[in-house]
Amino acid sequence: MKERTREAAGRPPAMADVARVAGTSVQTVSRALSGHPSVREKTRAKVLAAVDQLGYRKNNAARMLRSGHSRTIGLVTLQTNFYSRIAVTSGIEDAAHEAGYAVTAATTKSLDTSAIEGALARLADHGVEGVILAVPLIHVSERIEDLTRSIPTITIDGSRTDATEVVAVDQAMAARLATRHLLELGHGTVWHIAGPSEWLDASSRSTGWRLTLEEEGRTPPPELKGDWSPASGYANGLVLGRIPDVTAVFVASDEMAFGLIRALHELGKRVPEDISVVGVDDIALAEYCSPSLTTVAQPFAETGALAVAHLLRQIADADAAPEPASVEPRLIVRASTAPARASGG
Amino acid sequence: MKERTREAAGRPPAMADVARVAGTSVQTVSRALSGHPSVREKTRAKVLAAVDQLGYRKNNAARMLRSGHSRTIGLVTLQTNFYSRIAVTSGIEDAAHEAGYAVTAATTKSLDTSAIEGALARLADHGVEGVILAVPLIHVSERIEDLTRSIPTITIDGSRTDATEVVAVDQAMAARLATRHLLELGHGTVWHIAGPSEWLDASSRSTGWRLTLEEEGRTPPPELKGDWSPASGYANGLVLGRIPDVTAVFVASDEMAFGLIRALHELGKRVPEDISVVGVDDIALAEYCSPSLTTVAQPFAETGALAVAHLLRQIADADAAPEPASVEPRLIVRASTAPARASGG
DNA sequence: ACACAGGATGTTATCGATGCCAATACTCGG
DNA sequence: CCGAGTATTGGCATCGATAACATCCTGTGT
Repeated sequence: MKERTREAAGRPPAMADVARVAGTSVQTVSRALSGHPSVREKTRAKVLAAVDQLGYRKNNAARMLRSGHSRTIGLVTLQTNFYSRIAVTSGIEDAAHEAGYAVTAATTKSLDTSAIEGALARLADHGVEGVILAVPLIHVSERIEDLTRSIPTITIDGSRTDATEVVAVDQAMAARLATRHLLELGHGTVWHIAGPSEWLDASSRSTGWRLTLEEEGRTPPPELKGDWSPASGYANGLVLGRIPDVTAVFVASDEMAFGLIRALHELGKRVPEDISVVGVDDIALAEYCSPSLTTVAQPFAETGALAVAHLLRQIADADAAPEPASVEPRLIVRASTAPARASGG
Repeated sequence: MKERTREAAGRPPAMADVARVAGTSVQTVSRALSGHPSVREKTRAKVLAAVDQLGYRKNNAARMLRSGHSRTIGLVTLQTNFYSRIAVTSGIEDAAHEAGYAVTAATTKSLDTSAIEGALARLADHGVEGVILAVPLIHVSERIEDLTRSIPTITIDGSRTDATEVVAVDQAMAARLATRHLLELGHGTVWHIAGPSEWLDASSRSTGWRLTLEEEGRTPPPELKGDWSPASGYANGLVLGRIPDVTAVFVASDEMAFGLIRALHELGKRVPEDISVVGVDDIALAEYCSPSLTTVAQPFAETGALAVAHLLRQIADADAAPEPASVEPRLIVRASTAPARASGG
């Protein structure tokens, strides 16, 4: 029925085959294909013709074995469907591809040290030249230190080891933008539903929120905590909605924000008339669910691209000093925030 | 400041180093590590001890060069943030990892034949043993045929080439569940906002919808078309909301459904009182946006796992006959659908 | 005690590309 | 027209693991 006939010869052509057809040595073929300067134009043409004729493609395994360069980077992510974690990967793959690198993914189900060690080890086994860690490192084990020391590593929104460079969105700024926006609308204070404290971005937002309030001379109310899921936003909303003087909430993610809004709704509170809500991420639905959500957009694609750029720089020059980099978030005002009503008015 | 000291020796230990420490030959080490039966327990222990002591890890490039097995599979996806495309990858990575395989991702920005060829070629270059194509193949070029013939390939929700096995969610069934649900609620007919017709799952849903209506003796109304994005759902909603007798809409994705609902809202139509809406996917927010969305849940994780299982079977036995497989979707009734009001009542 | 089956281990060649060094072909100045 | 000097090119060893084949042990039956 179906025949998996590989090549006529039984196996794909090797460089030697190309050399034979082109009438040169393998060495010349190698040089011609890797753009070495001292190959005569005419020779290069002959080689390319042979390559074309045979449908030759370089064997990456052989190249890698010999040269140590796999042209592959690894990506460690937590296996969730939370929007933000997914959005960066797209930017990463894009930038990597642009630079001629492939991306091998290793997802972990938990944030256990051992799970992350496992993911790193798997990537190392597959010969990646560098790794992008898009998970928060709760606890940096010795083994992780070892692995990140032996392979160039970039952490996104994470804590750093002494061998790890960090690329991050300025989450404190995100929190500041959101909190200030609400204060400027005249709200007396701003409540906060944070993400899990193991996540550095969650705790940065939390700190940013707290500091902004303090700068403005307000006492931060107690912080609530979610797990990024809409359900956890909802659960927190059932609590928050019962506290009389809550008029403004900054939520650490859009998905939680919509969960919150639904809970408030069920408790008879209107958004934004009674309570204003700001999220973070600017997911695709932020504009289209009701009410459309005021949120802080994160430049996910740029973050990914920046991480790749830094990683490649570090792969190219292992001694390059780590330079923390960050990108700026942006407030997008929509319909979930409104001026505070004059109290008692 | 930071020293990228690799190993003390200057380079990672090789199998020969292990053999030296264990006092055996490399071959025995190889056998011990790949679970070959005829290795004495005592010898295996010595080898494992040496491995442990040296922190040895197999060099995948070398193994691959010699044996042709990279223990890596490739995944081609379209670079979008549309929920469904993302959700399967998580199932794929999980199942692959379970089986000891790594996943290398190649995203394409467009569905051009050449873009897909490029993605496949990149994966082939990196020595993947098989490929999962999670993009619709609009036009199967000769080159794609070649590539899929030389590498085991599974297509998810896509059209098949003569060398490609297909794993799919039964999209016709999804459409049937949604449409029938609406008809059972007493709606005279059901409108449909479809996804891009290049996507096989979109057109399967469209056909399923049309057939169900015809089976029930209704004439299908004209079909509207979106591009999976919330914005396109919104745009279609602005049209649909102006047609007087529309009371039920089946939308090909949740994100478009929420766009539709927002447009209807703005036109003064209430969901579900005036118009019932059913989506597809069951995204995390489906339950938490207002109104919570009646939708057809797709078993994304299983789909991914199934694709991997089939692919590995095919890798193991290249002559195994392709067996199309499909998994069943499930209707989840929430608050966006309601019984039709007695017309004129 | 001897030969033999079969398990356990060692040897050698090999996968395909590339770094290093040697060898050849070509250029130009004198 | 020749030699120095450079532009091209080729030969060989090599990366690390494994397949195939060879060898060396055990234990066992008669």
